Amino acid sequence: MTPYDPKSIEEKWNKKWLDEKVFKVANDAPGREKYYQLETFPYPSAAGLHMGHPKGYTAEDIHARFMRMHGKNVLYTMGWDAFGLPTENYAIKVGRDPHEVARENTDNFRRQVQMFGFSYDWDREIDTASPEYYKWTQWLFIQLYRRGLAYRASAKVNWCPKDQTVLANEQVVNGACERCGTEIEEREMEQWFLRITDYAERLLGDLKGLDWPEATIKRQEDWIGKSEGAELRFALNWPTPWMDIVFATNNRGKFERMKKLIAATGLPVTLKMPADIGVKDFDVVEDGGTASANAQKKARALAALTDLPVLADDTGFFIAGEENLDPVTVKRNALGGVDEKTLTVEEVAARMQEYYQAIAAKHGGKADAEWRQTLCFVTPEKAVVCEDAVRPVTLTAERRGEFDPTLPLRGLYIPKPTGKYPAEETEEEEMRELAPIVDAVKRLLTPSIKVFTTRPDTLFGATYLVLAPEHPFVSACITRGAIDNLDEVTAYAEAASHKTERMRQEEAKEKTGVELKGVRAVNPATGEEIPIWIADYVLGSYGTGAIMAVPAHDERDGDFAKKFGLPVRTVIEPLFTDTSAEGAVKEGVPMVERNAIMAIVKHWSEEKYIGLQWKKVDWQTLITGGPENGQTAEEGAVQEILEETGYLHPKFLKKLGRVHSQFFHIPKQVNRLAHFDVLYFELQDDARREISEEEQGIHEVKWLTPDEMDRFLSPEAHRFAWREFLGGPQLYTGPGVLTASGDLTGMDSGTAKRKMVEMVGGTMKTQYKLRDWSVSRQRYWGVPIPMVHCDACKAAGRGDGIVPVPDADLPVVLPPLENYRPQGMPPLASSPEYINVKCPQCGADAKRDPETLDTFVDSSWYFLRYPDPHNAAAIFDKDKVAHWMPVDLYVIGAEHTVLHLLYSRFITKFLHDEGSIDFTEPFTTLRHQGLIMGADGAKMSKSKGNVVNPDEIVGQYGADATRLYLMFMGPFPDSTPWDPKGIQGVERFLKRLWRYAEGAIEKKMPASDPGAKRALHRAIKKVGEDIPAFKFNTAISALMIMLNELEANAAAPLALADFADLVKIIHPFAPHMAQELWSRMGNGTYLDFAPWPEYDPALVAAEKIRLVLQVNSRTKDAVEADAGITAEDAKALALANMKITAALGGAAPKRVVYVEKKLVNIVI
RNA sequence: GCCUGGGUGGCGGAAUGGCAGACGCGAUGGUCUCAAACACCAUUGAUCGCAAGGUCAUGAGGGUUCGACUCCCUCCCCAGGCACCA
Repeated sequence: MTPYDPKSIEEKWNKKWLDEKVFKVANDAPGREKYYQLETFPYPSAAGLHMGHPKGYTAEDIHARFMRMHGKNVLYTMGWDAFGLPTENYAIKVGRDPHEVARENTDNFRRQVQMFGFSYDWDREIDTASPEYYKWTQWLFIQLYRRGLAYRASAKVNWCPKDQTVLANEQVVNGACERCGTEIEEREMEQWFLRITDYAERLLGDLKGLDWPEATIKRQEDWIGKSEGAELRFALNWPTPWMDIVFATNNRGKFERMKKLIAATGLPVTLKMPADIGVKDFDVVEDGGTASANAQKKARALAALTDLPVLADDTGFFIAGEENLDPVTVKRNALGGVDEKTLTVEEVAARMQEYYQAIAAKHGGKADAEWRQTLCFVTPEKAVVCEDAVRPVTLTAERRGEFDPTLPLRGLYIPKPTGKYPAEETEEEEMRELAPIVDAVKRLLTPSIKVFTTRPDTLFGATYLVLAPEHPFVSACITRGAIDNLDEVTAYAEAASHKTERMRQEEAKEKTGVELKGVRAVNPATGEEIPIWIADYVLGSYGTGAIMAVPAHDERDGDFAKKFGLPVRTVIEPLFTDTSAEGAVKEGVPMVERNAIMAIVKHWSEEKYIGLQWKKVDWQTLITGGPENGQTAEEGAVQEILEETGYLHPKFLKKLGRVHSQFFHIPKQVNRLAHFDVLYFELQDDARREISEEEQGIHEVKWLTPDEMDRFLSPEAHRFAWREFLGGPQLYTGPGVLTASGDLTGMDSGTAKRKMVEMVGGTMKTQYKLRDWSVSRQRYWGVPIPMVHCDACKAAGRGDGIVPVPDADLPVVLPPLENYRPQGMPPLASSPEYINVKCPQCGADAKRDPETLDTFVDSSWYFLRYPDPHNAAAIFDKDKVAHWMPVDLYVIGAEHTVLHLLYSRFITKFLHDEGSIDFTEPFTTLRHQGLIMGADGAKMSKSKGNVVNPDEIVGQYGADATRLYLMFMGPFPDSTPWDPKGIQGVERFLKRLWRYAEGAIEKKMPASDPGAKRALHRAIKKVGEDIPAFKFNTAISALMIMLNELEANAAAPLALADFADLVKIIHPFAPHMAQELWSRMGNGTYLDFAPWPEYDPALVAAEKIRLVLQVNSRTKDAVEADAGITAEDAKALALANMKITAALGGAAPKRVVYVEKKLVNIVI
């Protein structure tokens, strides 16, 4: 046989595998179970393959080949995530078309990947930058748009000044661009967003049950960042209410009624009609819109013409099965174009009746309706202060009767709650009708601040409010100049607006803020007036942008209060729960509540205090005990001091706070919930009486300095009490028992949360940190956004003028562009041929959206394409995807714990909801690969010069050796440095294996030596267990151990039949060599479809064992023994052993421990 | 600050309650060779000892156990993540 020549062997088999399409996988393979392995498709950079790529790929290839040998039909593929910034930037640098550059990069990657011999089905190769693929990315985007999950919004976005594009939150790392490291800026821009937040709860909930690394699940949970809490309203004490409000109606009658009503409330407000402020025409009500939307439009239109706040109202109703109709539309429809003024009231009523009957008839005479009144306010700042106060009024059965087509309608309006035409209503009825509007006016005049809190139970301790500097109320204050320290507030808000979130975070150590002087809020629980501050430690983008500050029970609020001298009010007495092994609360044991005392006792002359060291349990405490019935806490404490220490003259000085503690009371065997009063005493003198023997046995009295005491006390409750005694009120953020909280005092904080919210009329609310996904990119090399902006449609009121490109016109092909460099505007915008298009909806001149999609959109669905990669008619065939999905195994770098995985899960859930797929999670099992560091232990980078080039390594050692070393370096999920010498170890192994194979194939032994066969079978077992567990390093070690043992008897190699098994278990790791040997053994088949060998349990379990003999756990000897040896015999064997008897030195064994098949330990 | 992982020879690492350091790299000595490379053999945690044998060793300290790298407590250090999210 020839010497081992990896180059020729590898080239030969790589070619055969490709040419013969050995790994082409059929969608349907009778008798073979499907197994879908997803490979992280690479971003083909100009730098070529990084060693990290083949590390993950080798692991999956080993696994894929292993699964095939276990009879699975394995879908295992490769593709290219070819769109993206680096390629574009590189193309700019070298002055070429990104299309060309990308193709070359992809070709180079393909060549490099193929030299490793990965067993992909190359017929399923995909490329996200090919129109065949991105047609469906565009299609997907349009589906999201149609479901309202893709929308345009103006938002503060992360702008990378170097790349001239927007980045998703997830792509900003430490305030810098993930790709190029440039510090990002914040810009206000109109962007496309995907509404991933709609899926927050499901994205969180479905994480349970996935076979994913814990840490990754945790990171996704943190990213979604759910917190459950409440929204509470703090009314403002506002000394300068608005005096004038414009009522957005031209109906004089309606106006007069409203004016009367408002006057009746006594509020200091004057209602004006638009005409009063010189506005004649503002009515923008259109056909078809909902009453709510129309009311808002009207109000906004009017607000644009005035500085006064605007009150809008409208009424409307809904008829089951019909579009939402506003009264204007209904009346217009009913009158059929006839001018109302030419008709009598009766005639109008008759037409309405007729129209109504028609609707009822259409629904089988059962038209059901719901009446709504809608209102909104628009302030001078154009912000909607009180929006869309829709009051649905479900009609009563009696009222429904009025819809009986046989009954005449009594008014022009479709029935209102009173069922009367306004003119017929009594004042009282009308009052009731307009009550929601009057309420809202009141609210406008006494504005309030809404806060989000997870601790509503601490409301009594809220001593001030803090608003984010960008809170709308702050700008309202500034605009109206309604506060006393206008300049100061303006300066602070101004300064904050120029800081990025990044800068704010860097300054996080020191809290800053300014009080809004002249305004105060009312704590809804205490009724107390509290100050309002603005500070940038409160984020405008989370919750309501405002918080109630509870400095006693929140660290940040505590810091802030300390710095600005704000009041701190303790409202939670801490409850500590013992979590130690013995002390933890036990399930199924009753909880006994008890009042107790804790006494701090000072020495009569020194600065020392009494601590108790318990003797039977590992406790160090203060003096504690339970007062007996009828005793006051003070009396009880005096008694405990006497009993436990013998001191006769403690002088009570003061009562400190209370602490609570729950734990398992070991002596009493019950769960104890103890409520401690903490009392402080000083001893008058050293007079002391002998303490009982019983007490002496329980604990010992220790005199400790304050420092010693702090270290001494073990239970948290005691330590807390001590620290509070020494340092005053301590910040406590945990659960506890309410104090100084009115009626809720004494309640546990958990229960109090709900009660408090109920009490002050707040609402329970869940918040998420997750934000919508910004997907617009102002760059060239990406998927064009398949949308058209049509001014004609917009002017005609057909939505916002955004029209999706019809499916038939997809893909919108990315045009070659002479100059595709970013110039502050998206490159595509500079191409008239591309940008100018006829509107697909109305045919007018329109413009294409000039932006491209974030490449994470491309990769968020690629795993759905492999099952049906060439489908030109649909994104995929449902049956094929149903067959292959979900992915059974996905190996991915640990850096992809949030972005790609979260987006893919979102898209999967969306397609599930669309009915395209029937699963909700794409990746069942996920494994992470560790990084390959440079030889210097640092991350590989060109600048450090520690990059290892796969071409060179494979060229020098061969693909098999490279694969083997990549897997042998260390545990697969760990990051390990590349050791240039290390690969020589596995190279030697392969050469030795080759030589051994030579002997085995040439000698053709009739039977294998039992020892050799045992070595083989041990390896079969270990490798078979380690591959599915991703423990490739130990699997390879097992193969080496096997070879070491086989070589000891190289003269008598394994018989061919056994050697074949050896070749099979080597095959997943070094497929080229294994296949070559297999072929040289005379096989014409491919090893991939040979069944994995089974190990013989009898062979693996040796008949002889090594029994370790110990004296006092020190090994003295190790002897061979029968595997089936009994405990008795083993012990006897040990006691008879010479080395043991010598070590015993005549001492009598106290105890002999036998561990089955392992050891005998003699204790003396 | 908080949350995850980790900390074992000169190096990568193995062992998840039972002989610590498997396997590999490196190193030292040897065989082969004119020589080198390759290959092969032997040794290789530290320490005391001629040896037999002993002692110390898995970040530090303590605990549980006949027995701890492994379980528990306290602390230190490293890596990664999160970071005013109310």
